[in-house]
This record gives sequence, C-alpha cells and structure tokens, in this order.
Amino acid sequence: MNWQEVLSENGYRVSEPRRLVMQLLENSSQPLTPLQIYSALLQSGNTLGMVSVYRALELLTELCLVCLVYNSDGSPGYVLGMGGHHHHILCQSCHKAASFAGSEDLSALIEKVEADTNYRVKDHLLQLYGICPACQEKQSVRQEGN
Amino acid sequence: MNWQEVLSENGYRVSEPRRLVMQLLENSSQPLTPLQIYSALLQSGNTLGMVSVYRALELLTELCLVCLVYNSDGSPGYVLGMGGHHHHILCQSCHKAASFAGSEDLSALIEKVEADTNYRVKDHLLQLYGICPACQEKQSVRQEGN
DNA sequence: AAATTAATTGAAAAACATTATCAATAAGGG
DNA sequence: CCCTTATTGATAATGTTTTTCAATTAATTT
Ligand SMILES: [Zn+2]
Ligand SMILES: [Zn+2]
Ligand SMILES: [Zn+2]
Ligand SMILES: [Zn+2]
Repeated sequence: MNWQEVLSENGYRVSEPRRLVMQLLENSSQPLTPLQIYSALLQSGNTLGMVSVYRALELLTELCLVCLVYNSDGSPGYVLGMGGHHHHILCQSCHKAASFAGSEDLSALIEKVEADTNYRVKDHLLQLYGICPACQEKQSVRQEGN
Repeated sequence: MNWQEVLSENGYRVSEPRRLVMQLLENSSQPLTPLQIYSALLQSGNTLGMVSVYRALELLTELCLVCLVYNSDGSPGYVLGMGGHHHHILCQSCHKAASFAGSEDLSALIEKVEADTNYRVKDHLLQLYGICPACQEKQSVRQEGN
C-alpha cells in the first residue's frame, strides 16, 4: 500500500501540497523542518503555502507516512516513515537519517522499569546517533592528511 | 556533587535565575517548557526575565543538570537530570516523568544496525511511555464506575 | 568588610515560528 | 462534466526564541 492509497483509504484527498511534501521527503536523506520543506519546494519552482506544509506534516505524521525525529542537538525534523515498527539512526555530523527494523528486545528493561517505577509501559521512543558511512570516510581522510 | 558545585567547578556562577529554575524543576514531576517555567516562577512571586530561563536551561542542559525530554505527542520539556547514564519514562495521561538507570543492553541491536546501515553508533535516545501509578488508579476507578 | 572585576541579567526590540480565519479552489464521486 | 465538500492559501493574529547592550550582581581580591 503506497502513501496515496493510505490517504484515500482514510478518506483524505491526494492533494498537491501533500504530494509535494511526500515527494520531497522521499528524496531527502536528512530530517527537514517545516520551513526547510517550504523553502525547498518554493526553490524548486513549486507554489504552495507554508500553512499547507504544517497541515500536510500533521496529517502525514498521524498516518505514519512521515516520522518526527530529533537530531542529536534536540532539534526536530521530519523524515519519511517506513511501515511497521522501526526506528531511526541519525548522523551526528551531517544529520543523514537511516531507518532500521524495530527488532530490539526491550522486555527485560521494561520488566525492570515497571517493577521499579510502577508505571505500566505502553510505548517507546528509540533513536540511535552515530556517524554515517560518508562522514566516516571524510573523517579518516582528514586523519590521514594530518 | 550537588548542582551548585557543578556550576562552580565549571566556572559558572550560582545566580538567582539558575537557582530558581533548578528549584522549580526539583519540585516538578513533569517536563516543563521554558514558558511554563517562567510563568510558574512569576506566579510564585519571583522576578526574573524570560531570557534568563532560556539561558539557564541551555547551560543546565549542557552540564546535564537538566534533561530535554519529549512527551508522547512530541512536545518537548525539561526535567531534572540525574547523574550518569539514565533515561525517562513519561505518563501518556498526566505527563508525569520518572527516571530509570540506563542498564539496557543495546549491544545486539547496535551490532545489527551497524552491519545493516554501515553507520558507526555513538549514542542513543531512549524514552519509555506508559501510565503512571496514579493514572492507573484513576483508570481502574472509572472502569468500576461504568 | 569594602573594593574590584567580569559574568550574568533583563528590558526592549527584532527575528522567527505557528495557528486561526475564511473566501477561493480543486479533488474525487456520480 | 458537474457537484459537493475537503482542502488550500492569503492575511492577520498569536506565540516563541534570539539579539543587543547598559545595569546589576556573584565571586574574588584587598
Ligand atoms: Zn554523515
Ligand atoms: Zn522499538
Ligand atoms: Zn499519569
Ligand atoms: Zn541508555
């Protein structure tokens, strides 16, 4: 099921702003803010209102077609969502994002936390931070240069 | 080492706004936004500038005396930081936060992600969401009432 | 305890970001 | 192709964060 179908099946229209936002995120390797999305789309000759970007992101997030992630400095951005349980890893240097399957086993941790805090655990937020292949390359080149 | 010492040892002064922000967070069970902190402090008869709240939070976060966390709706807030590796669990109903030791073992996951994505993992963001004891209580009472 | 000094504050303004309103537009069904 | 209604976008209002800089204050020195 592609994103157009997800929209339709949930009673939403496949409108121009939504299409533009999805297209841009599909081609962006790093999380973008609403303003970055708006600017990029204008720059590439499209015409749409800032407001539509906000509304598109809100809806697409709700439908899990895009995800809200946080850079290592805490600043938020939107990336394309993958279906199913997954998480993201972000490059601390260039902010490039990749996703990985949510195959982690948190059951031991959850059990312990429930016992310690008496909270009942329902969900989790997990992101990894690191260095992407390209930035590793750059770093080792700089190393050699010194 | 208390927070006053952390400030001093790092060459920062123990100023009034910093004291007020720390005091408030020490007594707050849920994440607060800069504005909420500012308002609460004014309300309780103190006098300080909004700007100082922002600056205090920035510094205290840098020194790990407070932590930036995200509610389940994605909205950010600040809570008191604990020393050492730890994470937070937030109530999806009342937003009350608790912390727990970072005793999770992510090594298997990290190995897999590094193999799959070629990123080199350096750090992680982990939060749990759930229902706090008080809200569990409220929910079961409502259940019985029906 | 007073003087010294540099970090820190806060008022005001500027810059930036988000939300509300509502008439005009366009997507999708018939 | 037309109709209906979801959706858009211009504008304005609202809210948040950053900048600036003279005044203040914490901590150190005398
Ligand atoms: Zn990178
Ligand atoms: Zn997961
Ligand atoms: Zn609760
Ligand atoms: Zn951890």
